[in-house]
Amino acid sequence: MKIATWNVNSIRSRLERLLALLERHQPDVLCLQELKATDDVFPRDEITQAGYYSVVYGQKTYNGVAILSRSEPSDIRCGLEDGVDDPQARLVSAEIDGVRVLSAYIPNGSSVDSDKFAYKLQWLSRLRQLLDRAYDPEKPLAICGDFNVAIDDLDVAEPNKWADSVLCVPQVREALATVTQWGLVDTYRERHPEGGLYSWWDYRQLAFPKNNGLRIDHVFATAPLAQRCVAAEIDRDERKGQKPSDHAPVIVEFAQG
DNA sequence: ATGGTTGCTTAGCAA
Repeated sequence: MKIATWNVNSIRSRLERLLALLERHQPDVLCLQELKATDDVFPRDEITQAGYYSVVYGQKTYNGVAILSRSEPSDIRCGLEDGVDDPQARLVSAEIDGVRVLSAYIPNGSSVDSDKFAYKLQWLSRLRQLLDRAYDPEKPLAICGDFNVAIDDLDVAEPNKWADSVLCVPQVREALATVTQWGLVDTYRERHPEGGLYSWWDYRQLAFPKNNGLRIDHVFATAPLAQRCVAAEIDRDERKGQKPSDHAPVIVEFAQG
């Protein structure tokens, strides 16, 4: 079972690349973030023709998440399900082939002294509470997406430049650690302990050609699923060429359970 | 120290 995640930065501007990616990698599941589109303009027909079901939790202009899958998804859930009045579409999940799959777009946080940063920390805390409340770390579960957190300095090309940023400050690393301590394995890191490979490069300042990147897109799995992990890669080439997303996809393969 | 880029929406925000 191949599970991939990709922040597309607008599903409509990335449709051609998305269809090519499905063809190239043939994932069983693809989690998407930053659709920047409502459900009614989501390109469902093209994706159906490519052989995938679509679970969509869209939003106008900002955010929006989805899960594409070859098998039919069931028990679809949207949001953090905690009764908080939160209009931001940042989490969707479904049961697929016996695995609970979550597609997550963690808030960026803007700057450390902003309200948005407080929301980011709160969001991660609410995510941990959702896991405690609704799921079991002893069962197969994958939470995939743009976490907007570089787990440690191995995930940062230029750690000194990024140390005080919302992607790296100790507060966000600790907030993410609180989530993973629920019982999640960083599947990519398990297979690439040396680090030095990234999933996001800013559009500005020639960040990609200079490889000034960070690994902020992750596939976390509970132990029973992580034990089955046989490969994990970042498709860095997807960041090349005309009109790329600023993120590259992460693709993780699991042996049959 | 600022500005650099992209996308949505159409001047300004978010990333």
